[in-house]
Amino acid sequence: MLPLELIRKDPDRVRRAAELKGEPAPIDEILKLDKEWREHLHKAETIKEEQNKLSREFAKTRDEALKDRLRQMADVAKQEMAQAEAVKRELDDLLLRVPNLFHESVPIGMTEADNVVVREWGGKPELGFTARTHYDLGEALGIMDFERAARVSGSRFAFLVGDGARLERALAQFMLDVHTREHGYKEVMPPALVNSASLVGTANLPKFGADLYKVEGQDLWLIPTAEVPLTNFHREEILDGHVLPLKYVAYSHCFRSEAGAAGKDTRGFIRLHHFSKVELVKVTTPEQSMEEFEQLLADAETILQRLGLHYQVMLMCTGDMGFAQYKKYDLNVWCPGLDRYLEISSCSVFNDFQAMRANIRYRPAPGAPPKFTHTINGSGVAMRVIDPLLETYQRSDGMVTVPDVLKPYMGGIELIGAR
RNA sequence: GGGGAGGUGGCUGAGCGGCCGAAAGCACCCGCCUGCUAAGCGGGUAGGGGGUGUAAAGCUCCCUCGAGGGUUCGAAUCCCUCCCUUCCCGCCA
Repeated sequence: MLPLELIRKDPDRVRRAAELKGEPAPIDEILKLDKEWREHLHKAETIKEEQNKLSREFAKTRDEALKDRLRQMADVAKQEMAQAEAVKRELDDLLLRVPNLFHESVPIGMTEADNVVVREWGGKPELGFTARTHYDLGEALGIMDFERAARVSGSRFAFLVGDGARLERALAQFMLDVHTREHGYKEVMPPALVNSASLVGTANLPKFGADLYKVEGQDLWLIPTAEVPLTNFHREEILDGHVLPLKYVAYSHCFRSEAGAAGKDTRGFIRLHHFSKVELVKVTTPEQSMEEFEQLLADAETILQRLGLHYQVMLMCTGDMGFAQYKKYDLNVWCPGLDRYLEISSCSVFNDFQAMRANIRYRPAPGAPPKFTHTINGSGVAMRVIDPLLETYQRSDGMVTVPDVLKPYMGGIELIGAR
């Protein structure tokens, strides 16, 4: 969330940023409630001060008349405080609904048409035959099963079977190895269920609860991404400045209701209710965050490069970047069969927006007052990289070559579909 | 799930209803002393919020001893509910 102080001082800046993001921001209401809150608080505190003084006096004098007066003061103070708290609760809830500002390098725009391709790697592969989609290939090879998944679970679910399942395991292993051994991330196996405070911390709540699966009757939710448990790993902590930046990587399953996506991407291994990915999260100082963000993006790109997949780096415009992000890149990988780019990773920097919500702080130097950290995350990468992978490495006979970097993880298999 | 013990500052750990935002130790910071290192001496260091201040500093007040309620003029301390940790038993991959 944004500091209340900033909204007080420069409401127009916040309002403008929200508008450019296409997000409503209840600024006027916040300013009004802020004033009300402080009035009640001030009144309560003034009475409290007097009451505390007189109460100390009473301890000495035991004057019964004073006791009556004190009782009345306590009542009034309690009332004022209760009102202040009620207003503050309303205020806090509104504050959680104000979108983040954005970095000056973010292009202004409302739709994805205003996003900017900042670079490309590789080129579209020349297959020399008509490319098939990953779901055609996957079903024909018996490594993807959507029909049975629909029966067992419903639409937007998939089975990976045989070498398909093996491929997912190989990819996870490969990515984790690269990030832990070469990029310095610490591997984490996080819980897949988290409480609502954690979801507020990463800004999934209170606004986006409809996108999440909730456990009935309990304060537990299925994670939509490992970003949630990883970022909240240090919630309510004050870290030593010298441990920053902290870098975590987790392979996890992710669950999304896809409430707003009716009819979109219903075919294939694309927009599932349950999928998995490798997630990168960094906790940094404000000074480090933009550089660490670019590095995290590069770390994700490494994976795609080693897999030999053509991709572009897309800088998201204000209207397409989301509520909480300060700056965001998507990595879009070319899928010859689908004949389009598919988002395989999304990397974002949040400034202190999440850290304020999750109350993640650090002490810049011994004895110095704590400051909010910055947080960064990105997929490194999503397991649906399987789609461009199958489509890129397919052969005219319908079999799929295993990319070199995955061979050590595939138990000697070089060709999916052979025999 | 049943029973016991416990949650206090960056950490360890004391705490009588008012003299407690809190002893002591560790750690850290500043200074002094000592020809290195170590030791010694003195001082300092919780978080959040309001007001004042152009701002930093400062001053001042309020709140916070797991969370939320209650009793009381006054609660870390007494009562209730919840959460978490830990031990024993049960169940379990």
